[in-house]
Amino acid sequence: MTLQNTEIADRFEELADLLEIEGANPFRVRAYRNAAQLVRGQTRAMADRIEAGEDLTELPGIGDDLADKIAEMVAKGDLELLQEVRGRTPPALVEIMHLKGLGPKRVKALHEALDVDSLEDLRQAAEAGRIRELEGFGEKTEASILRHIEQRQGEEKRTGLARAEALAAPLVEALGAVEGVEQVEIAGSYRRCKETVGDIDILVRAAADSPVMQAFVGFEAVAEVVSQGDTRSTVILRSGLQVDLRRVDTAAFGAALVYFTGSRAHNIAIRRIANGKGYKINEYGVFEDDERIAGETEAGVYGTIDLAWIPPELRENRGEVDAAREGRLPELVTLDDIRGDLHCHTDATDGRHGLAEMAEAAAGRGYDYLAITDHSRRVSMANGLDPERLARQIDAIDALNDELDGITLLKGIEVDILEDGSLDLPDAILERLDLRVCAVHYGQDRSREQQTTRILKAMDNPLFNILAHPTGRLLNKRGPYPLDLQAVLEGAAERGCFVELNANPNRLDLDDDGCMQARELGLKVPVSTDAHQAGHLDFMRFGINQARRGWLEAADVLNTLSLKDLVSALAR
DNA sequence: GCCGTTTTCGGCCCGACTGTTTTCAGTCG
Repeated sequence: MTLQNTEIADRFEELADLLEIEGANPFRVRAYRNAAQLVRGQTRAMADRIEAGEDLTELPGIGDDLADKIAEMVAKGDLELLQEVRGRTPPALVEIMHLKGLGPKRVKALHEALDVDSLEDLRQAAEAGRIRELEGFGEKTEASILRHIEQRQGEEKRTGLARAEALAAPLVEALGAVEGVEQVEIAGSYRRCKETVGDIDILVRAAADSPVMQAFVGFEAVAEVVSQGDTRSTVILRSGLQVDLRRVDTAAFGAALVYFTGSRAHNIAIRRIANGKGYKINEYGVFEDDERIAGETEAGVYGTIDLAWIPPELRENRGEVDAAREGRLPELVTLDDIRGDLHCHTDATDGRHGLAEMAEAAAGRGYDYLAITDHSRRVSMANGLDPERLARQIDAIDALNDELDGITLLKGIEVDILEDGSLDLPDAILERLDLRVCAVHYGQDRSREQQTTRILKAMDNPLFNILAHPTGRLLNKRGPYPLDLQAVLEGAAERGCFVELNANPNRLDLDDDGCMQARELGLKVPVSTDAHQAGHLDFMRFGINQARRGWLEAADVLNTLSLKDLVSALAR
């Protein structure tokens, strides 16, 4: 049993968390965290690299020890050190440490002084008022712990699309290779490209005598078989993700794909139309009386009720059915429409690669331009740029542009919007840039009014071009800060500035609703990766997924413009 | 635990904020 990259990364992360609670050398902890991040970001499986005889220590941050540990996980599917650490430090403490306001030191104190080994222990200790008695804790901390436990329990556990993709890909590949399988498609919210998915629904087109079900439940990443039948099985992967597999005949494949892609609201809407025409739609086809009149393809199913085929990203019953009937479905933006990226970092701040490497990576993706937007000084932890360092970077970009062919680096900054709505760097240096991406990183706990006012005030500065990750949310980690997004979008439209769709799969901020709001205002949306290393430029596709869910066409996306048109669009 | 060559040890991003204190530890980003 070998582990996938995601699973290797998960184990390194858990190890880092547990060691941190134990008070291990913080740099050792960081080494494990770095390794987790690195492995998670690799497109090729560690197992493949090892099989090919590659030297893993050539990866940055991987030395002999970590290479051995990766090899151990690939070979044995397990990591002895992690088992050892779990034996002496309860794994549930990791969950506790992820509560806001609790870090390794406090978790250790809670564990040692109050025997807290689980969230439930913690809740009881807080309710009994025992936490406030501890040194370094007080009433406010105790109340905040209780509040965060409750918030957490209300949350539905969903998996980010990027992670779901990484977990599903090997399964899809394996199923495709099974005898008798003609086609494999992932349906459900995954196919609709929702930012997170609850589970994964896979459809295979195969004859009844295909051994696909046995292959599915026997897949190496399966931890538990929940149910197994001839046409449907459900398993839980080791990662905790639930996967349903359905086997469908060719004649019903399109109907099943529509049915299992959903959304539920979309399906109800199209079934209602079918009823009006005297038809019945189910997962086996479109039926007139008992005769199947469509079912093999999706287009055929939609066609029977006089609808154009609807892209899965739109199937949310948000107007797509009417649009399909009236022939005014949007021509959704695609990755090929993108001409450049307007937000990325370099090793001058918290990125991994230098200007030249980023330029090369962008050129390799066929882009015409890439904006370099490192952090400003306020973000000290990322080694943000002060005016002097930014001036040096400006000169370096000018020099590099003279050498580059086919790609232009734009001089930019991700400048912090300070608490009072001013920008973190003086206008004199900001004026020398091609564009300014402006962001809130600190002071996210302001009221809705304060936060909205702060951002609108920042936009009053004519040097303000693009608001980065507008709500600050981190999927599954942190909700959006309170903000009147409609007012911010209107403010941007009035002033000639823009609001970003951050394509990082943990952000995807704007969300799909925000994109729709922007589109109604005629406000072009920049889709930007916020890349912190060259490979992150590939996050673009997650941003495009989200933009498509928000009904955006190429003309609605700022970075589909040519360099010349982009420059005029940015001018205020 | 990784890295580098003024290396085989000693450094590795650090300032703001919160809640706890009454000068600061812990957490966050």
